[in-house]
Amino acid sequence: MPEGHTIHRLARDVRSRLGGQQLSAASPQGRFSSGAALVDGRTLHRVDAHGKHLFLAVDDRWIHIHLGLFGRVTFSPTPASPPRGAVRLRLVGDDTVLDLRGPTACEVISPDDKRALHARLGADPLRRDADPERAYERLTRRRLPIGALLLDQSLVAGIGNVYRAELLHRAALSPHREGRSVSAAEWAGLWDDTVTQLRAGVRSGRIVTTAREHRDRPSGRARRTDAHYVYRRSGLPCRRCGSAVAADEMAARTIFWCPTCQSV
DNA sequence: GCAAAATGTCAAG
DNA sequence: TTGACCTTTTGCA
Repeated sequence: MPEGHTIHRLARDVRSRLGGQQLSAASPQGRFSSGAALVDGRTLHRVDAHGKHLFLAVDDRWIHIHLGLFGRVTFSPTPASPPRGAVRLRLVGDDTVLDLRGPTACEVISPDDKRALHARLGADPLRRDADPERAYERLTRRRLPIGALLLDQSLVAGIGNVYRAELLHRAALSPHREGRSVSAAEWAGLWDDTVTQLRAGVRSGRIVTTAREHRDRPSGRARRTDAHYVYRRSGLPCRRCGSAVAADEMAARTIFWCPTCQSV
């Protein structure tokens, strides 16, 4: 389930479970054997996240991980049991085993490589050093629709297909609005809500964007199907107004929106 | 047993 | 713009 909130939550978990420990590293599946050999026996002294990228500092190098669409990390207690499935990387610390499966990227990089990666990533709503004004300046120079721009990781780092649809709905902005027509006030509202929503996502480990009164159950605890206003609800009622949710391709992904709540 | 889908990105044309 | 790639899970024979 990897959007930015997943990665920051993962960073927190890796830090608390394996931080400061000497690791043994291996690639049971074999595709990261040389990288694992480089970090085997070294100490994990820092963990960093930017957008959907995770960085683990082992002495003078970094392990760079990007989960992509399918990647997953699981933790289990020591002693390590035989790996199940295609485990790209296994890290074993004092009492925790980390297994990484299916990432788009898992590589050992230098500090310079890491700087270069940060340089091509945009404002991360979950980082203190985020610069939303700079993101806005760049946004307003573009003719592309806001729905496409929100997925551009060099503008805002960490938003994925679920948050894109839900944040635009919460802001009452049509995904088709051109970036350059978005006002400073609209952007400020969208950014603030993005920070709020992603932080909630880190806390809960889930993407729940609906307000309590829009969820089906009065308990307020969202079921899987209650969690979104429009995402993956094509043809179903918008959870705020009841109009049929529309869907289209935008930036090579399916965008969902409510034509009533989100007028152009 | 096999196809399809899933919260993503990049390189080739 | 399209296709390739990463892996697991689900649903339908």
